[in-house]
Amino acid sequence: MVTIKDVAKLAGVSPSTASRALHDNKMISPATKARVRKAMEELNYSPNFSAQNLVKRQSNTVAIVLPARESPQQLGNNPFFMQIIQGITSVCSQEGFMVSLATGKTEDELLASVRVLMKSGHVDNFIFLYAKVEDTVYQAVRQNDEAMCIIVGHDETKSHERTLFVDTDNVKAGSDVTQFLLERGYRQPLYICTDMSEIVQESRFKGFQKAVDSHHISAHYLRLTNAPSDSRYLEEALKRTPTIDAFVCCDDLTAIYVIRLLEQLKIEQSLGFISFNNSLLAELESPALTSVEIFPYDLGETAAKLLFQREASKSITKSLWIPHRIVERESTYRR
Amino acid sequence: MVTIKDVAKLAGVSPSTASRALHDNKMISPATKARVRKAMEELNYSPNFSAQNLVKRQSNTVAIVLPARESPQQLGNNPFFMQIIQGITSVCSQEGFMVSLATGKTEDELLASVRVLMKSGHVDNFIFLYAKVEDTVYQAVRQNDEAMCIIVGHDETKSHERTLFVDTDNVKAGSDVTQFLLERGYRQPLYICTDMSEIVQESRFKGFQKAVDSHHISAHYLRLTNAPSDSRYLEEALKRTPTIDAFVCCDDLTAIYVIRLLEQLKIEQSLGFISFNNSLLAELESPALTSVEIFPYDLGETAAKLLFQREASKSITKSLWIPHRIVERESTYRR
DNA sequence: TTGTAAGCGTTATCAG
DNA sequence: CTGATAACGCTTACAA
Repeated sequence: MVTIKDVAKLAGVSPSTASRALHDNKMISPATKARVRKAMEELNYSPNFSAQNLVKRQSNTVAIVLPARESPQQLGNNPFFMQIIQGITSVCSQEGFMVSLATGKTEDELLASVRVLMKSGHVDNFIFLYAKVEDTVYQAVRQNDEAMCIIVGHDETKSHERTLFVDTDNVKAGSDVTQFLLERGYRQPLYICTDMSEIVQESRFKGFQKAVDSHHISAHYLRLTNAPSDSRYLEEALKRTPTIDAFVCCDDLTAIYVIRLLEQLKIEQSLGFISFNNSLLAELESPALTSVEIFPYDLGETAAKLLFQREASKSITKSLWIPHRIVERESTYRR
Repeated sequence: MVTIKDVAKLAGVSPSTASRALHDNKMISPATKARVRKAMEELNYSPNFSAQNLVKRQSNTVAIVLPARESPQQLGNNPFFMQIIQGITSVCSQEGFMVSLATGKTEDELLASVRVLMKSGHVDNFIFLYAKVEDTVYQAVRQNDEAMCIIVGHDETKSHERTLFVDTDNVKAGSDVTQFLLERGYRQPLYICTDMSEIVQESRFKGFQKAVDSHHISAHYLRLTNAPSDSRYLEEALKRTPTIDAFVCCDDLTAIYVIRLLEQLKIEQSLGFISFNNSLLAELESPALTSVEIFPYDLGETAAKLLFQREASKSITKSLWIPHRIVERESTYRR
């Protein structure tokens, strides 16, 4: 192991000078700096992470908090998480930060995992990959007033000086897709959700309402619970409002589910489908689904950048929206 | 921040004794140990990770190396990775290890990311989530003879004292699914792959061959490249061997692709499908696909355990197989 | 069984 | 601009 002392010796300076060269300190002559830098090259030196962290009393580590495996969020969106993580990792490794992970089967396990990180690791940067009201994990982290939290998602109830949000503008997305359908000639869309208590689904519905309102169309929604009765509810909804000719589904998975239900019900008429997340599922379904790309990689990158940017400029951006884009496919080719 | 000195003071002992109590050192009386432990509780003490790592000259960190985003592996199997990662994280956090991540768009970027970890972080445990021959990243890690490498996958060319493998027994899986088809009454299966240079696909084909051989049936395979010509090749293959009544596809994604091609070709006869990975895709396709569950979470857990177990028992397991299971669905309900 | 003291690699303070 | 020195929190000979 080559230390800063070795570098100093080779360059003929003291360790403190070597350290200054390492950190581009202004109080150092260009000449010696160059000399030290060359020595570092030659010895292939790199500073010891633990030693730095010890003396600076910080961890240079950010923990990514994944939703508990048991939570409903986990289900469809897996690839999604992977991409967010990659976005985060990419900017963190540029900044010389380590990325750590916290997971758990239950919320309790997750909490334990986070506690370990907070204690022994002095991790004081957290990026939550979910937003949940009354989240004990978030509350535990927030006990530490120093900790910086970025939440990928949105939640009005979590206001704190050192908590920021990055998210898709789901209200706008909901409005955009509805607008899109109406422009394509569809007349009466129906919003399909699985759980309105999820902020994402609720926001998308709000957007749906807004768009539909502005066209003086009434806003209907149907909640599907993955129970056998779903089929009947869907049938009834279609009977009740026979003008329904398109669906706005809260995510790709749900859209596919509706398509299967319609197959079961032998409803053959061509209805429009639009959904969210633009996962592989959407592309592969037949008919391929028009879906909203939400750029999870960007979401991750931006979340991580927020962590560092905070130092640079004191801009107090509490919430950042990542733009989305509708990817048009067969399911909205009006026949 | 509460340090070991605070604990020592409260317990009325020296820091070294406190340290001994922390580590269950045998050279300490039960009485004092208890006293120290109580002090730790009271102060809610937890050791400083950086300080420990500094003095012990190790990192207590394992890095998960994801495949480069550009590589073909990334494509279908996303959810899969997430689950492996969760398995790894779960055992690592139990062991007090930190989990770090290395990613990159290209292999070069990934290499850079890994280099950073190796240098400043002294990470000396790596879990690769892919196996690739002539992998510059693996080679870079192997420069360090101390580093422990676990590879989730299989690769004969990477023999090293401190490199171990965890994988599904893909040859057996290939054989099992083929056997399964034949038992269901299918007569002539065709193996579909996308790239035989991928070890996974090749192994599965080997198993396919084995099973088919033992029934005195000839082994055919077809390679699809996601090009427009695929459709023609498939048609020709079916013409050439009109007895083909089932497909063994190298993964769920490929199976779905074949189904779409057949739809295009207007081939309506009911053919059998079996594929691998049992991703959400398999469950949602219509007809739902019979697929091989490979238990990615277990794969991850086992990979991580191998890292620690090595200390405990000196068993020189170079390769570990995680059992798989066929999940039967509509696509193999012989009509 | 316990305490003392040195040192892990780095940085910050202060004196030159 | 540069160098000595003292920390950071912890472990581990070595002494008692």
